[in-house]
Amino acid sequence: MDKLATVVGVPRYHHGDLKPVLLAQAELILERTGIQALTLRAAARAAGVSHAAPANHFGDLTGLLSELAAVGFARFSAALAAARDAAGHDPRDRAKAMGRAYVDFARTHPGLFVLMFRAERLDTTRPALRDAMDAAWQALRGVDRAVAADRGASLPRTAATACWALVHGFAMLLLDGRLDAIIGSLPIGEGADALLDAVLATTRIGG
Amino acid sequence: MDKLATVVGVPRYHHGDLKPVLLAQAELILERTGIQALTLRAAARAAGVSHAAPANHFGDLTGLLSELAAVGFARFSAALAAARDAAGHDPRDRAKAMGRAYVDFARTHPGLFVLMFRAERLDTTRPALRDAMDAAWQALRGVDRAVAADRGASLPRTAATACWALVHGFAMLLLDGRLDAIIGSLPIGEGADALLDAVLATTRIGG
DNA sequence: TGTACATCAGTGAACGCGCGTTCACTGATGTAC
DNA sequence: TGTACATCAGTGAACGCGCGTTCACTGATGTAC
Repeated sequence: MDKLATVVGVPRYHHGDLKPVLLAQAELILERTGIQALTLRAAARAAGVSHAAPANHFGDLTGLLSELAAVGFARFSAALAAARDAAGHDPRDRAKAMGRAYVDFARTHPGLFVLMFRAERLDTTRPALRDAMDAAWQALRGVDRAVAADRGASLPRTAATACWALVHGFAMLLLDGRLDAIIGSLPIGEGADALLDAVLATTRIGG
Repeated sequence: MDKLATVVGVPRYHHGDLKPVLLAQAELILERTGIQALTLRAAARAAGVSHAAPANHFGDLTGLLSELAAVGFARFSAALAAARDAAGHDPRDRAKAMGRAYVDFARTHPGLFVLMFRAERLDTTRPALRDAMDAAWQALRGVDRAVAADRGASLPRTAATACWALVHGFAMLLLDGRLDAIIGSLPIGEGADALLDAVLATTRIGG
């Protein structure tokens, strides 16, 4: 009954599934209009619900942003893990695949990526966000191990930090349009992917 | 007379030097409270002037932010050039010195750095900002040449992009507190500087 | 199976806030003659 | 050197806006008996 009503779209006093709907609409606003347009009222409007309703699920705007960032980190971890697992067993291949997945996530979810990494209005004491971030660091540490295995490095932490900084910086510069001129100067048909591959190929870390 | 009045602090109807004062106060607000607190009215308040006065000099908030970013880029270029010139003639030393200066600028001017690199509300068609950014790219291209000279690389553009991404990502992760755990695990007395040096030392680009 | 009742989730009006922007104004400056 | 006048820079009141938050309320749900 309830499910039917929801599916058919009959308006009901109790939405029944509002929290995920609010998160989905918030993500749409974030990606389409930017974080400055993401307010409690805007999310409520998009979900077709009164402006005071979100407070029941998120408390305040920081709560909504934090939960949304948690969703982002969960997807981010999954993307990194999937790329790693699909890359076979060579540590170098795995690290490169994760680097590509890292940048690819930033390109396909720019709003979410910036929300996740600019901690400004996030409450990292929220369990959902804390857990999701822990999982993401766990996934990233896969690079750490990969690099260490590859190099037998005495400084795996340092090498992994270098890898992280490299792909993170590339993603940020790309999102901010700072690499447009360079990408524009590449041979026709080559884009950000080609530049990233070239950057990864030209870079040797740990040796 | 006018100068005296200004120095002594006698309030005058015509401020006479309001634009730089507004920029300086805006920077203070940016670094102390964050970009979301930087409004035309807040800058006017800090400068002790009516809230409508800034419009005479900047038009709107985008204008103020763009002029402030221009100031930031000018200082940024100067810092990079100074580091390069102080580093002697070895291309590797020069590149490393510029990398350190890049991160150092981000650490000492975090608000400005983020304003400069997150284009969000900047109007890059403003001559002041456009010129300042051009000068900064010019300074950064010094790395390009340094790497090319060092490696005789066929892909200087790619190698320079890798350098840029590395230091930019390091700076961003540092500002966002993402490296705190790693820095905390370093030997006592070593901080972000040591980690950056290790990262730069462990990284070979172009080879 | 029914009934009473506590709890939960959403409503809609209201409040105060700081913002950008506009406006008529006014004091100061600089320039033409 | 003086005077008239245009222009510039800052004032302060006012406007509308969207925001977060609060509040009494109400409809729906679930649980105890």
